[in-house]
Amino acid sequence: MSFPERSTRQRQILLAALSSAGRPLLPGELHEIARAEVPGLGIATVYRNLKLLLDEGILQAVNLPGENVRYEIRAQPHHHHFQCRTCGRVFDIPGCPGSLEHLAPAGFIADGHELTLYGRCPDCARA
Amino acid sequence: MSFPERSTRQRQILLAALSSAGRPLLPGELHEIARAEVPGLGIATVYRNLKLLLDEGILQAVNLPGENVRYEIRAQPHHHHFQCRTCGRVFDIPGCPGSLEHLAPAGFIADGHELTLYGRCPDCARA
DNA sequence: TTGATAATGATAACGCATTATCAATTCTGA
DNA sequence: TCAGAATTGATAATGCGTTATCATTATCAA
Repeated sequence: MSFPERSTRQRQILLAALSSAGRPLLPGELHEIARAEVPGLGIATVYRNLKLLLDEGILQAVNLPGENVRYEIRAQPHHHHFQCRTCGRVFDIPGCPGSLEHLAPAGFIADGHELTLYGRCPDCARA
Repeated sequence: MSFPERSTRQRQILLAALSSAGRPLLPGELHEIARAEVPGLGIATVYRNLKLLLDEGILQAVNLPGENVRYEIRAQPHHHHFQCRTCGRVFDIPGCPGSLEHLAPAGFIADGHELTLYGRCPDCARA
């Protein structure tokens, strides 16, 4: 919740890109998308703002197996993700199958879970 | 399936450690465990044998969200994992909740999933 | 036992994502 | 409009997991 925050063109575009993407983005993906609006935008600025927005609670980190951290607008409280095996992009899955904690073997106390689906996104399913 | 494979003490111990651990191990964990038997064992040897055993299909890689790759003996065809929030260790969960692919939104074609449970392992639940 | 060679250990090197540095630029309140 | 401070861009530096290098050692078929 650091406050001396200025509204720079770069910051606006980064947030807008994350917002309109509607899916978790890698720093590199975000950089590329934002570059379309602000050609000179540097990768360091992407990381700086990502961290800043994360600290403010505006963004949340998304970790998938074997993948680098992605970031998305904090919206739905608990949901899962779908990764396309073809293009590698990650999408939100609205909803949760519910309690999966009962799968824990005896002696284990489960209090949470992460689920990732794999397959083809609409774009890649068509092709 | 490279064959000129010799039975070295190091290789024996590494396989034995993975086998008796009964859970996925990080290269570093494996190194530490194996060191107990072969004090001079180097980390490079751990990585070399991990890759070799993986190529031979004796081991399989285990990727969890935000974690480095772990390795375990290839046994159960499809199962999931439990990570302890306290000690960080990863354990196998026998069984699978079944098809979760139906959660995919319209337009998406899901053909697989990964599931990780979080909580406390028996050791840490006791403490 | 021996010779050919695979394997090892120590460590330098690498790849890659992320962060620090710093001069130049841009905001913003006064 | 202006000064002070935050922000940016370019890039060097960092951290860390993994791999390459190479001299030495161990394995194993003959």
